[in-house]
Amino acid sequence: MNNKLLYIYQQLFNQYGKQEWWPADTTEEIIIGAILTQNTNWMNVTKAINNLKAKGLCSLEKLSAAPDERIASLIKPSGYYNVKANRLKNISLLLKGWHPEGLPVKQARDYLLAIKGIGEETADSILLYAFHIPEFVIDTYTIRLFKRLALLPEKVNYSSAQNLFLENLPRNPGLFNEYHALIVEHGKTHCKKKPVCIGCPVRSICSVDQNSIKQ
DNA sequence: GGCCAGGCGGCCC
DNA sequence: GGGCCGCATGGC
Repeated sequence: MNNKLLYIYQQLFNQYGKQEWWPADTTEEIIIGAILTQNTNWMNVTKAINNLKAKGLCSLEKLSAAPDERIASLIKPSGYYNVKANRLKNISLLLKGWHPEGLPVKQARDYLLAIKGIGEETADSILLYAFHIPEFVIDTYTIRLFKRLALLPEKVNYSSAQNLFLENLPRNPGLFNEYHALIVEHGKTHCKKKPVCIGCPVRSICSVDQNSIKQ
């Protein structure tokens, strides 16, 4: 199994190359982006972040002091802007100056999960990409790909999916960072909702019935 | 025009 | 603990 997960990683890496995630300038921008990208296309998130930057509001300190309506108007392109403005405000108050390095990982993760607006994926994204703590990030792309590879069952929750990776890979933040980023790239280009199997780097080990796919 | 996007909390049972 | 719903924009 260990070899299989590493084989898949190697195939994705060979195809897509180094991803250099997270696409952001600062640690706080990563945290802000992690909220804005919830169920949202990254292109729209970029627009929202650029709006915040243009007004000098792309920091937890500034966001924590800004009115919700002002934040909402700037992040509109990212969708769910009222919900996200409220989440950003709340999170900026609780996370400005927060540093989990040195804390037990579970304690750091539980602290994040107790914050309204931070679920499991967002918590793990923040731990991994903002603070280089090796928590494997599970998202819709990950579930979709590994179900198709028959490495996850039809019914699967976040923690059981995460266990597949935690139990079969060395707990290495650099590997976790790159692996998740490669899964996202693969999900955008080949393993879409409607799969594009021509040119897929893991086609030979996939359970998707190639004959049923119109190319 | 419809589908989809790097989820989450609040319900309900 | 799982299933459903509302939240919303912009690209293709």
